[in-house]
Amino acid sequence: MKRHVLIFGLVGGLLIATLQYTEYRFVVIEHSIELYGALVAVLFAAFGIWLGLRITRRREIVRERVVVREVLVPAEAPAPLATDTVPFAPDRAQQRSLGITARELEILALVARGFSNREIATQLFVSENTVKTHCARAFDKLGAARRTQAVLRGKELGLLP
Amino acid sequence: MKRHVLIFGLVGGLLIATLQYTEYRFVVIEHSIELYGALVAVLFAAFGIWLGLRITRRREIVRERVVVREVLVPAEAPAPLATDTVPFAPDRAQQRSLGITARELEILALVARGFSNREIATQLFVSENTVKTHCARAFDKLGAARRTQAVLRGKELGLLP
DNA sequence: GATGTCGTCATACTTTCGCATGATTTTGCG
DNA sequence: CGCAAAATCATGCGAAAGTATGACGACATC
Repeated sequence: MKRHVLIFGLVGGLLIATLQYTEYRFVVIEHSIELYGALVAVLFAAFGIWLGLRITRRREIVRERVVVREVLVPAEAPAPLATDTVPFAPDRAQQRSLGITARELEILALVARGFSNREIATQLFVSENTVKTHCARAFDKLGAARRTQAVLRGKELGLLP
Repeated sequence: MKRHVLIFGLVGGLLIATLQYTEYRFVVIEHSIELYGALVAVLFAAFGIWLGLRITRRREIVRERVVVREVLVPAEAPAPLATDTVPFAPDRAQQRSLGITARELEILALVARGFSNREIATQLFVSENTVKTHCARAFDKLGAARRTQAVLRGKELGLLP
């Protein structure tokens, strides 16, 4: 896809150069500048459309995907839900390396569970501003700009279940 | 879609007319004809690309046949990482039962990936308002009041990875 | 006792979200 | 073709969320 852009640039440059070179020969002599502009416009518009088609071409295929949903039927002992039952332990090492405090993580967990700042504040008996502060610090440490992003990062890093 | 072509033509004509009108004023006076050509070229290329992307927006119709295959599991090898390797297929049944459209789910997935409405709008070549509308409908169908909640519900219901 | 971290809170402001509502367009389908 | 479902977009508004900055007390530690 990057190649297309490159080609685009190259051909564009070539075209301009060519036109620039030849304009004094026969283009401008016979016709006016508007024809020249229109020519360039049409060519580039067509090229742009072609480019747009090209880089998004393969997507409108009507695919028929066969999804094999394998239903696990336990033979005798279930026991694979152990990991689900476990209370989940956040990656403390990761947490420490990012400098995320316990409180921040606590609030982050509540954010991840879909609570609003106000709801979190009520649950923890603190002011909404405090929640915002913790959030802001946590977001900063996680390199997130939004709570959804922060939650995503938190899960990726093993900080959240 | 026909309107786009019309707009294209109109704006193109206008642009050319404008340039044609103003060229003798300040464009050509200061700069040469190649700058004029380059300007037209860039503008039209951008417009063309936009148009190309716009009218060939991914229309991914996925018809999938769900084959439920019961597999006997030896009761100790749970193999839970299979779900991570699989490209992930949202629970279409769940989606249908909730009346969530493909577009809504698509946007929901981007929300889950931490993008803002504006970013999503840019990615999908639609207006921010449209994204908001899709979001609102999806949230409503999911019974969520916030995007974090919606993401949570979506994952619970097998709609999101 | 100075230093540093953490938690708490506030104020002021900007940006983003979400809701309601209505309108137009596009599209899939019988 | 015509209809219904989707998708698109707009506007206006209030509520959240997020940013920046400063402050203050508790507590641990050196």
